Amino acid sequence: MTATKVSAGPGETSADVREWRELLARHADLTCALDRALQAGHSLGMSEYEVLERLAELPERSAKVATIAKSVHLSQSALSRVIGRLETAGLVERHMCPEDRRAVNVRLTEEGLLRQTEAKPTQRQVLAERLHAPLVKTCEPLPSVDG
Amino acid sequence: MTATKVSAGPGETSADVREWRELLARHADLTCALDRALQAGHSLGMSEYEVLERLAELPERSAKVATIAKSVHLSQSALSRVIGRLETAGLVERHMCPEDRRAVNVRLTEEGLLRQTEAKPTQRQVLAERLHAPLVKTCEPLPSVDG
DNA sequence: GACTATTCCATGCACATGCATCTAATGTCT
DNA sequence: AGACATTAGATGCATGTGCATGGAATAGTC
Repeated sequence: MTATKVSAGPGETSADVREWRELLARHADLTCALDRALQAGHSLGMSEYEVLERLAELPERSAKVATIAKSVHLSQSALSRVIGRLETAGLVERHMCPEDRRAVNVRLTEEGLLRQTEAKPTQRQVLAERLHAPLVKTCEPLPSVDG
Repeated sequence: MTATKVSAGPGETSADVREWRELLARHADLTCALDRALQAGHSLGMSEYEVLERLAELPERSAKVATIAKSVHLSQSALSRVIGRLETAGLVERHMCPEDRRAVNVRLTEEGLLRQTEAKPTQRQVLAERLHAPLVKTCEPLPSVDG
């Protein structure tokens, strides 16, 4: 029944909380760095890159929106808009799905594949540099020095 | 020079990328669950709770905005607004700092402390349940089945 | 003391996201 | 076939966030 020690002593921080804060810090650091690097170097947001990458991994370079949604951490509406932006930028194309005319197939264009290929090393570099680097922001409690 | 193997073979996903996707998935899951639980049970967003918690950890229950900023992953402007919301809700008070009149001291009110104390078990519970639970969203590549 | 640079916080603005909702297409009954 | 439920995806709206900026107080320089 997953019996877990829930409370730590007063003043202490539980192991869960420490781990959670570390996760938050790592995520913030990487998200920020990745977004900046991708934006500066390739005019892509993190979400945009994420979608391009998933499509690029497929041999056919196309998938239904609902399928992409399963691997990306975005709401359905947000994903719809990301695809909209990518389409406007000419990186993907939307095509009606013949066998289910409600569904939409999203296909990577040549330019989209190119962009993703260009951006990939940038992403890998940031990951290699920061994924295991020591965290800057302290996960420890605040110092008691302010009034 | 941190010489790192940057590329994996074609079709493979590098260890860094796998780890990064897992981090993303874990973060999304926890963020979503925590936000819902805190909102539903205590009318608090995650950022709001985070600030309350940091203040509650201090014996004096007050700190300068700049100090809080060091431990919370928000831009300075976002933090300012979070504090604004908390103040409106009566959970913290803003006071001018006597020795540096640019700075603002944020102090937890009694009600603020109460709310944090009430919300804490909720947060711990979610962490205990999901921090190490198996991930639902697959981090694996998309299936090649769509047209 | 006057002047500039810096720091602290708040705010206007743009934008990405989630929720609720809408339309269209499909599936499921009888 | 007709009626209802379900699913796919787009969009209006509210909100939270970051960037750039502004105003005030402090620190540093001459």
